[in-house]
Amino acid sequence: MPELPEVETIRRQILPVTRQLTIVAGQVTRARAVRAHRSPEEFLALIIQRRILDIIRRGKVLLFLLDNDTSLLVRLGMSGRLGVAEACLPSLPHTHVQLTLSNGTELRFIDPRTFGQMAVVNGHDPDRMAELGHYGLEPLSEAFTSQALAQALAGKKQLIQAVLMDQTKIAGLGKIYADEACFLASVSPLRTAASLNTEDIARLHAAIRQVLEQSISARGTSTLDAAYRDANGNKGDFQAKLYVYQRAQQSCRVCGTLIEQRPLQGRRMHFCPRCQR
DNA sequence: AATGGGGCCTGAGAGC
DNA sequence: TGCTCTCAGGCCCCAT
Repeated sequence: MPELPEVETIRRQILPVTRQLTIVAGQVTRARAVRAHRSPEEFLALIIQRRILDIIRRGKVLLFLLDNDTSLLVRLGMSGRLGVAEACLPSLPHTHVQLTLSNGTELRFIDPRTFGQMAVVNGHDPDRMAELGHYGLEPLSEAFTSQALAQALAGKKQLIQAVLMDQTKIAGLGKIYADEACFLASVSPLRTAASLNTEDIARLHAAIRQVLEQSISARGTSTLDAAYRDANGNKGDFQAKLYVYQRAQQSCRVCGTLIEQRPLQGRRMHFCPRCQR
């Protein structure tokens, strides 16, 4: 599942091969991929002849900044992929959007489960966009301090993992990194956000930064299902370094205790009952 | 206001 | 072998 590290990996790979290029043509072969718009034609009309100035990321969302103060917003959802390929190369199954760039290559959006989408939005500043303005702390920014995290968690009666995955509190964490951050911080996911003390939060803050940065270095995590691939079609390497996510009934890499899983909002959380308190 | 749950989707893997 | 069922989960919407 593309979470912050996977999206950031794709951003870094796509940026150098699209920057300053103009979208000269486009094709939408599945209207759902651009469902925020009335029609694929409307979507395409908004981006054709627009030049890509830069690509930024907010949480799990990519924004291609266009030269008329609009942005092409890309959510990868669960199974979305982006790639840039020579136009002569065949497209992969589930390629829903293909945008021809001024150097003859194509930016391709592939998404089997169709939870992802592309949309054109106004402006370049995510904090001032209707679509992203409600997003919470950006974990790799300077604004993400231990104090800011404490404020985001204060008084919340939900389990800590649920709050960590709430994009309006912290933007970019999903199941994988919420599980892993709690492990690294030695915090049990059975606790409520409000129950964490200042030291717990300080460890959690450091853990979130650490796991995200290490995963970006490994070009993200490719899990068994919905297999994430980077923009070059390669798997990430971070799955080999996971401590708890999808490791139920396997031995904790630190203490050997069996990793447990429990339901959380229709999903599952994974944790070491001994290392995490 | 905050919280919980359902629905959208498809492919992989399990089970028969 | 081939079918059916279950599970995975980001995000949006609705009900409480």
